[in-house]
Amino acid sequence: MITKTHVFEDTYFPRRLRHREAEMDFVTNAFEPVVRGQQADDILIHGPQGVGKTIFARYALNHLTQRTAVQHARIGCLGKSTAGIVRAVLEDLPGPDPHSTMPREDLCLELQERVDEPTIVVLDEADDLPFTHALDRLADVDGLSMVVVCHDDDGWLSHVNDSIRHRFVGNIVDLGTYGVDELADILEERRQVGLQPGVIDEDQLRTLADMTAGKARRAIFALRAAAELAHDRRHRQIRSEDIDDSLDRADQRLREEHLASLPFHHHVVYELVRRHGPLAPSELHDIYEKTAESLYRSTEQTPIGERARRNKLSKLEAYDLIEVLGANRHREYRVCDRAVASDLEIAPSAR
DNA sequence: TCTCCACAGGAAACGTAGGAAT
DNA sequence: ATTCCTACGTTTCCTGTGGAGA
Repeated sequence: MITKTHVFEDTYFPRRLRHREAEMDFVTNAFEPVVRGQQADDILIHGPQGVGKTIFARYALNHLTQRTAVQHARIGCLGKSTAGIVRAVLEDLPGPDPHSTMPREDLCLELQERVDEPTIVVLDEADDLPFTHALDRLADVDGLSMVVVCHDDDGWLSHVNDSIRHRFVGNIVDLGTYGVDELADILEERRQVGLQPGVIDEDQLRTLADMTAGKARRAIFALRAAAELAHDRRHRQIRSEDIDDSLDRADQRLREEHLASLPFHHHVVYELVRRHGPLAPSELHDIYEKTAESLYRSTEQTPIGERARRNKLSKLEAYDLIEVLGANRHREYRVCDRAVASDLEIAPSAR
């Protein structure tokens, strides 16, 4: 039923970016100075999860590089320190990569030397960027323009200093959720490229678009899931029950991808919450300490302390893998989907 | 109203891995 | 081979918040 799996993956780059024409025109204008050999305006792109911010930024950059040769870098900022971000930019620009222990100051000087023409740096997943010094360091580089991609523009701007905020005033692109018709249109394109003809009709695509509340990524994952379910159930076409069940499978796949991208300690904490939750913080720490020895036996890692575990929990919550119920002393951690399990080997933990 | 307690999260100190310099 | 230096993850210490109970 599915003829091209990659069409439904995050890495797929569609030939046309639909229903973002006004936003793309705005960004094209902001990039216009580069065509004349000048520094482009900085841009802040924001919108909820799964509305296509990353692909929009990629598309905008691609559109520009087709018109004119421009030095550019595109980096994911999630979890990176100031030095890590500056290093990633250097690695993406032409020239030799910096060595892994190059001091932060040297990295910044190297970047200032390397940027000798208008350069655009896309900073994806930049929500935590204001908590590093990377923005100031990048702003110090003449000719370097920043394209920041984040979820919440107000929150982001409230955490940066005045001079950085000033650079983005009037250059904010709001990527909202799609309307049902718009999203159905996007799904139709994926259907044409990735599915056998005739397995899903227009009304069903609209239903999927409606179910996923305008979130393109979720809708595309759901379309794939519906096709997989229909195939598993030996249906010749996608039926309404396949559509009904597609969202759970799509969400499960999204969460599995998030979990797989995290390191070992996160998996341990997640698995404890999954196996024993809902858990109060003190219960979680209790189980962790009682079972740490067996949990870590098969690895070279060593158990971590409470404070570090809290950081792992925050990350798991940000990745929509666990949720926090209640507040203060009534807090409880619970996994969002019990069916999403770590694929790392983590020993069973007796309570 | 006051004190105690549970909890989150910021800041600085610390330990370690790994590359560069000698 | 050894020493030095740096980044990065973790630990330690601390503050702020808010509910429970006297």
